[in-house]
Amino acid sequence: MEHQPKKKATIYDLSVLSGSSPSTVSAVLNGTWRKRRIKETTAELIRDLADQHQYTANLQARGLRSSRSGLVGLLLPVHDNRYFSSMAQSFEAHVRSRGQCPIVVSACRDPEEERRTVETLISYSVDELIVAGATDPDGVHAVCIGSGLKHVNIDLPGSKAPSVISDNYQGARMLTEAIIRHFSDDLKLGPDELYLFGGRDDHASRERIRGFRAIKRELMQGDSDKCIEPTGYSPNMAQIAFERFYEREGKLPRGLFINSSINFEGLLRFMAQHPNEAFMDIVVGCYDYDPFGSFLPFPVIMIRQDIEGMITKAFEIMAENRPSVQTYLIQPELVPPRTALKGPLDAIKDIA
Amino acid sequence: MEHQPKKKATIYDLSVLSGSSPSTVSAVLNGTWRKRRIKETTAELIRDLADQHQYTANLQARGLRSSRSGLVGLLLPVHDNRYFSSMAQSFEAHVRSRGQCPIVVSACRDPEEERRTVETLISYSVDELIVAGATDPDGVHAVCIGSGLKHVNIDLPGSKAPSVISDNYQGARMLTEAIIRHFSDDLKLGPDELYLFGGRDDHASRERIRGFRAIKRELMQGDSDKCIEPTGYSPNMAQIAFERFYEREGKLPRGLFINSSINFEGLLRFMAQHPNEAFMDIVVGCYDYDPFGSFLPFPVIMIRQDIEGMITKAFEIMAENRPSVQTYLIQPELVPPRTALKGPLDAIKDIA
DNA sequence: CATTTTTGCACAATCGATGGTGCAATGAAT
DNA sequence: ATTCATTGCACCATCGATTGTGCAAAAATG
Repeated sequence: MEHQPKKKATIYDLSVLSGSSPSTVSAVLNGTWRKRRIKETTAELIRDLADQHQYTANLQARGLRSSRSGLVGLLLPVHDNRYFSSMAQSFEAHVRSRGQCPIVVSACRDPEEERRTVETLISYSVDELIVAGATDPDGVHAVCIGSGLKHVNIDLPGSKAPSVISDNYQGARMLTEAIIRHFSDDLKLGPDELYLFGGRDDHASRERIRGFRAIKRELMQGDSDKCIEPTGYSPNMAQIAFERFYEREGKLPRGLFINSSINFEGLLRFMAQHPNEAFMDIVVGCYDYDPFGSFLPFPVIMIRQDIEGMITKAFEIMAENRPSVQTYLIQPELVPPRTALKGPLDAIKDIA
Repeated sequence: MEHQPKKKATIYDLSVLSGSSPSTVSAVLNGTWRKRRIKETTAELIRDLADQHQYTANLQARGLRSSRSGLVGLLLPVHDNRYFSSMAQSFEAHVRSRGQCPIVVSACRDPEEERRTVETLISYSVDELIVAGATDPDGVHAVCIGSGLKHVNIDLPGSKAPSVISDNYQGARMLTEAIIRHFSDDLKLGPDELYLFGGRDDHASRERIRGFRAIKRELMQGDSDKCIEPTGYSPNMAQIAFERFYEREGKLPRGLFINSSINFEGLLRFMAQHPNEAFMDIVVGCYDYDPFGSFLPFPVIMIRQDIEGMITKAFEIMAENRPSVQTYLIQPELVPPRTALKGPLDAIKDIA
């Protein structure tokens, strides 16, 4: 399988071949040659040799010397849901358009793993980092400043670095209101028929809960802690919560605010265990959009966070030289049931 | 925001602090110190200093010297669907468990981008590479051997490197048969009511089409090219295909074999444009599993490829020193409608 | 023609870690 | 006491690129 594991050409090889010094070769190939007053013809010669020999710079060496790498990192909690995978997709497009190399890693919502992973990225002299949905953004921050790595939080805010997040309060208000209004007057939802499931004790969950409760108070004069069931971000815990509720009450609440599409998968698991009748009259509001989720057999209203907007803003902030530590809110969007939105994949040309 | 951008400690710093030589420090910190007969007490001293000063090795320097990086790459076509995001998730778990650092990048199904991206990875001395669903696996291969990078194709096979793929033929047979059998005898599906949509001219599509046709011939004595509509891997093209069909025939075929969940999103877009009646009697078989897709208002049978199995096999192959260039088939699994399978996220502990 | 300026490039240090080699000090064996 | 083996470590070249500096040759200036 390995044919010619011939070593890659280096500037030294080209230096010999061209008869000029390594530094000249280097300058020519990295674009600084005009500044160094290299003759056009010399440059041309070297460039020719370079692509004759398929020269590509050793980026580790370059990075070592210049302590920059051309890498831009995105730290995700997990890959496997449409919210974060869309984020990865948008992120890649952004980074590539700036001529850098995107690298995406996940840290499984584990604070320890988050820090370790960032340490590793730093060891590769990653130039910039977007920290998405970190469980411990400030812990990550501490690691970052230790080495002066520019970074911005996204999705979940930290208190020490600039953050770009959805307006979760507003989003939750919109979503909750939409759920309530989705019921016609004769089937009007009662305050204790509207529950929030999922999430945990993070900023996003808290804000969403706050929004949920605010609207509930405003529109239905009812609100109580028992209508809130945090389950963490796992399908399994959410499923258990639904099962418990069902056992207790003999049915699901008619109005369901689900705090993330991951938790929504818990509802799927519940559904798999129960006949359709168990949830034919429910209306679900889900924070985070999933195209397939939007077309389930009952009305599913979703919130789509403006991922593009957040990423764009994050890069703007990183471009500033002394970004202020503040949290920028990006407005999310309400998605009515049965809606197939375009996503980052649509930007990709497909050669059929 | 930047507090103490104090330089990171190096082995030289520790060398001064400890009074031993850089090489000793290096040996102690990278584990080769026993081999070098460093005294236990010296080692201890250095280790203490190291974590007092939060030393972490500069991996670019290490990589430069040793021409290995500890990085393992996964090249994806796209991030944004559950098949590939699950793959990323499994991949990360695998690589981490081996103490290396996973990095995931996508190349948008663009052969040129694929090669460029791999070039970049190589410049960082990535140790191993999994090439998933590449449009031009052999092109990538050419780049890889140029530098002796171990790599394995996954999902789509190449002719020059070992490949691990789903048994798409069998999978398509199972899926097609399941679609047909899902109709009761009185509503039996006719040969021209069963269509395949999506995919393009790649190995997976061809095999699936072959399986589809084989079963169609076997079970319904019918088969024709007009029942195959390749649309490329884009939601948009698929939608157009569905619309066209609908305009032409006044309805969708009752039996739909959809070649990828990405194409399935095209059906969602179609659905958004049409009342539910337009597809209340259809049965969809989709190659690739999406948990939400499984619960749509009509029966959706799915194929789940054994991602874990493929990744595991791929790493096994890469561990061999002279892997033979062959294609390994991994059996996929048929998923009945309304099924919520566990996925890689379930492996993640969630602190509620 | 002498001097200054500009052009074109080579030299060498450097980034941080690795690993082969060599050598002094210690302990064991004769 | 001498010889030999072992222990414990320092030295130094090296990986491939970047970059500040210096200097000869060519061109411009007077």
